[in-house]
Amino acid sequence: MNHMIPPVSSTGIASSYKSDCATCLVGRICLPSNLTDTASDANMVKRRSRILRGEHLFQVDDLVGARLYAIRCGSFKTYQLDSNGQQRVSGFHIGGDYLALDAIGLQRHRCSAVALEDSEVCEIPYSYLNSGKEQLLPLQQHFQNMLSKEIAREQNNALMLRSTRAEQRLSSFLLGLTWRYAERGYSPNCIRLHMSRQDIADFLGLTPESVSRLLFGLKRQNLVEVCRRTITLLNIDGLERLAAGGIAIPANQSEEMADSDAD
Amino acid sequence: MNHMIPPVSSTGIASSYKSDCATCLVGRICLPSNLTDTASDANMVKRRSRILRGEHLFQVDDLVGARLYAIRCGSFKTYQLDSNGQQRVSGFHIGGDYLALDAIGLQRHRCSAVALEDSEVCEIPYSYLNSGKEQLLPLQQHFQNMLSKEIAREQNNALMLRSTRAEQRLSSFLLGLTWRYAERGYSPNCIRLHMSRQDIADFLGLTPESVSRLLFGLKRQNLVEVCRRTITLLNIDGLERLAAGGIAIPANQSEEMADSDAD
DNA sequence: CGGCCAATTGAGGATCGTCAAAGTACGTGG
DNA sequence: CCACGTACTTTGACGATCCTCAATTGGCCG
Repeated sequence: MNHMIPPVSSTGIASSYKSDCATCLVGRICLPSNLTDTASDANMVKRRSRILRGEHLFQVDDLVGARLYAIRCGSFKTYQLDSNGQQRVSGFHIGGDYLALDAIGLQRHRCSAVALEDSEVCEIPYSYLNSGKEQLLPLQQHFQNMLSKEIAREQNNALMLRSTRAEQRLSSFLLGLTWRYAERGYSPNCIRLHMSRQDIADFLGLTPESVSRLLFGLKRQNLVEVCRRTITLLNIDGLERLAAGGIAIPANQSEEMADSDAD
Repeated sequence: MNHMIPPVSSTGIASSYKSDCATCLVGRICLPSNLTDTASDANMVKRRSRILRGEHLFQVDDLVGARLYAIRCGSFKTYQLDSNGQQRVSGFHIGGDYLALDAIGLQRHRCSAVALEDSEVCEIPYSYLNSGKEQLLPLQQHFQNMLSKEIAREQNNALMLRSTRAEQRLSSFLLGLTWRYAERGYSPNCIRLHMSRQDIADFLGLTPESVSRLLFGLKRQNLVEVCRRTITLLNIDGLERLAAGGIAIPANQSEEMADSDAD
């Protein structure tokens, strides 16, 4: 199913793993910034895989091999199905993100991961990371930091889901996604969504109809521009106020705006 | 503010750290099960602190020292305040849980932790864990598993919060808390809540009024018994069906129950 | 006993889900 | 190049759920 890219070492260039990571578009988010030549190692990335849009990288309950995945390019969604067959999306993941960090402890995948577009992942041998070699300490340290940051990210997700108003959740979602893309060098106010409205709804705990209406609501407030799956953030401050639970318009303008709510 | 318990080594018994952990009521959840004498080390637990009910263990934005906390007994809530001053509870933590695992990566606490009852925590020097000593490998491995499991737990939280119906969220909350207490040897169907209805509401993304009404609803369905802050689970299967998004009563009984809703 | 805080109960309204239908993009095949 | 089918998205009407505000009850402590 997956189209394996042969290990780079088969090309005969021993150091090409390193240079691969060095030239990687995600900008070394998945590696420590102070990585030295000795710390980097040909065994770090075992192989790369190409996953086509709609293909699964792993399925829920799959046994975790001694490998982790880092997304090189593209994007994934992770999801579970509840007892009614309803999809619950636990996250969207883009280049530089690790996948399956939640599965290390239990050795089984807790969700399924499917590519939202044609993507590439790097396989990282987890057991190798913990082999105890001293030169791997910085990598290991970085990896623990990634684990910790993943906890923080999940907590942010949970925080967002505790918003009572759906508008807050959607604003947080758009801001968070844009921010993560911006961190990787993309435009800080324009994103192309690779997931459907249904996926967004299943992530936010809403219905696709609500997502559609809420997006239109944000558009009507001149906070975003929506063109199919391309979203342009027009007023990031306003969105942040919305996400924080307030209203988008500063207080001194809110009255006149409330009166003239007709287009 | 905190009432420090002097390090056990001050008693002159060198090995008392180990025996402390061995006799700890939480049953070594925070330590690897295959812990050997050599792996255990007098430096593992730096000191213990007693935190009285209502006292803070740390505050949001506090710098993280090179220490982690493991709860020895008692319970905590972690929370943030949003821009409206509204409390958002990110989690409840009981004996055996680590605290501040989310703060390692960023070196700053992302939430405040306050004791819900008189409690004790063990301080674990994080830097020591990563000092690279070979005999610490199992501890380190265990610690990474704890990090991974914490991600999984947060994902479960987020999953619960994606339930559209508040009844599902409350059922999941009760089941999860009971399960965690049962894991530590408490009764599998009776819990004493140390948090207020407001705290529960702030954790579930609801209002205290809704929590109160929903608890009464569960009581009316004979799923739980509620006596102030003591909750007895009468029908765990039914609660699990509710939590999963179905109805509590099996299909063949639901009609007659629906008719006789007058008590 | 009185005051205080937590918890409950009630009434009313806003929000969001449900169901149904129409509109829109995209790929396929003629 | 255009017709067609499919899947996604939007729109509308209606109803259930849950929030808001307010009042009441109940427990705890001085």
